[in-house]
Amino acid sequence: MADSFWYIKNCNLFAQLSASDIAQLESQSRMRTLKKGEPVYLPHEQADGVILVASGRVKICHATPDGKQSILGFVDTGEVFGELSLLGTEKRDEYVETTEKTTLVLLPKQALEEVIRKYPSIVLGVTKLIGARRQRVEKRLRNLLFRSNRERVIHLLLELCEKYGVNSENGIALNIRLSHQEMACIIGSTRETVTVVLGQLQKEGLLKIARRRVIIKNLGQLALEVNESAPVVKDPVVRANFTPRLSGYSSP
Amino acid sequence: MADSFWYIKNCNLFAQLSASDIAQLESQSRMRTLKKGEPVYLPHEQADGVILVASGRVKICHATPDGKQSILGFVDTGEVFGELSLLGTEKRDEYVETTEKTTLVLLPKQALEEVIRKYPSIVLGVTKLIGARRQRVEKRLRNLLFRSNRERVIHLLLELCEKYGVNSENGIALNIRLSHQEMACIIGSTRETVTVVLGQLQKEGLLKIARRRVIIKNLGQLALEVNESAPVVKDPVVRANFTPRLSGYSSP
DNA sequence: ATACCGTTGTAACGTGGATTACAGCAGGAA
DNA sequence: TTCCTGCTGTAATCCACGTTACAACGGTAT
Repeated sequence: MADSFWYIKNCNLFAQLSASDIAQLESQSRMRTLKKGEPVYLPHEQADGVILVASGRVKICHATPDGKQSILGFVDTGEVFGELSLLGTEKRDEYVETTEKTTLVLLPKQALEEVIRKYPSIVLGVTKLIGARRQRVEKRLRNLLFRSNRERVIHLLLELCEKYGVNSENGIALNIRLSHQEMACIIGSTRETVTVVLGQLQKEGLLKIARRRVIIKNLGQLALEVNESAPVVKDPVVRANFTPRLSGYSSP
Repeated sequence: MADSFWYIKNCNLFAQLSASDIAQLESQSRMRTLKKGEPVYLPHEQADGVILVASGRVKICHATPDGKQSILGFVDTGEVFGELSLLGTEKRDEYVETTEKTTLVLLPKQALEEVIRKYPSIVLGVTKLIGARRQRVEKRLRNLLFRSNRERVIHLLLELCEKYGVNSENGIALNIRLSHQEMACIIGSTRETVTVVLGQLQKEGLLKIARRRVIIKNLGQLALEVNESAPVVKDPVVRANFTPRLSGYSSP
């Protein structure tokens, strides 16, 4: 039943742990599976630990007093969130909810501190994680200040490309489904405006949307328009059980 | 000549170092004094080390391609910046300039790594610093998305209050001089709009501006308007060399 | 199939705030 | 002192975008 053992093992933050130490950590963790759209925790609810997304995806949100939701980011399978709780007790004012069926593993702060005592270099991993996310937020801030809505949408697309872009025959497919409303929540705009801008970009042949899936046709042009360099995009990974039948060998 | 010794000693990140270790670090550091408004480094210039503000103040900036400047934050006497360089080589795309006559101590990455090997707990301090700044940026982001210019200005004032506010007889004095242009650069607005909003707030009796100095008269009202809790403000500190003459003793 | 609900597309309208333009002011330099 | 330069205040104009309203579509549940 200890599925969470494997989930922890696959999180690269804990790659260096011995099997028995993982088991030890696992024994103190709790696992939960939530359906799409369920809250993980609410604002002011103190989750004193780090949460690992074993499968699925969650979004980190914040609601303004007048009811507008903003989305600070997504956390995908294999990633963790709530890592700032390791730094001491800070009231968090965001909430988290699943964007699809999701399994979570809650790693209590105290159990992690034990692990860190044994593997101090984990602190460095955590620091890098926090630093990387800080850079992301700073970049987001810069890309929103002074920018028109069209520019904001383009910046968002470029950002999504980095994390979710996959080369395909028609262009770059974004491996995440977002409603216009959600995009608006990320860039601080409205649903209608996002619809219009995406329509324009589509008409200009820069991208194509099919069944809530964005395909970017001309990444260079998009990047050029906001004076960014085009992000590097992953190539599609041939899954092990999908290896070509005719040849036993494939180029690496 | 080793003034930087004292500057390093006074930076609480290094409080735990022995005198000889400080001296060792100091011997590998370089000190520079810049006039007001001088650049510390430019975008894409790789400063591979952490910089300590020994005296004065710098601002972390970013310029959009169309020439608009945004200000990401200030770093004051006794604080450091560039700490993300410890996490590996990332191209930085911001630049830093002094806002007044400022003395800096450059602590090379390699020298710091030496110190960290000896005092591993410094990593925790660095992590906390990075985490705290990440939280600040996230808060900034939330306070700008979906907010009107009036709200943005108010959020800015509250934020400044936390760091620079000092109780005085007339209200809370902000211990930093900012031009309207600079405020606009922080909240992503224009100089004219900031002027108008500050004028309104002043007319409403919420604050007063005298010689580029902001005095907040009604912090509670301001905080209420944006649904924030009022920040805690420092009381004025009686400087050591200003202790009363009549008594040789002063309370700690 | 049918009903339903969340999502998308579009268009008219009003407005907050950027833009542009100037005039008065204060502080530093000569 | 006088000049000069950077900051502040104000007002007119214009437009991007939020708001409001509604229609059509598509996926999911019954």
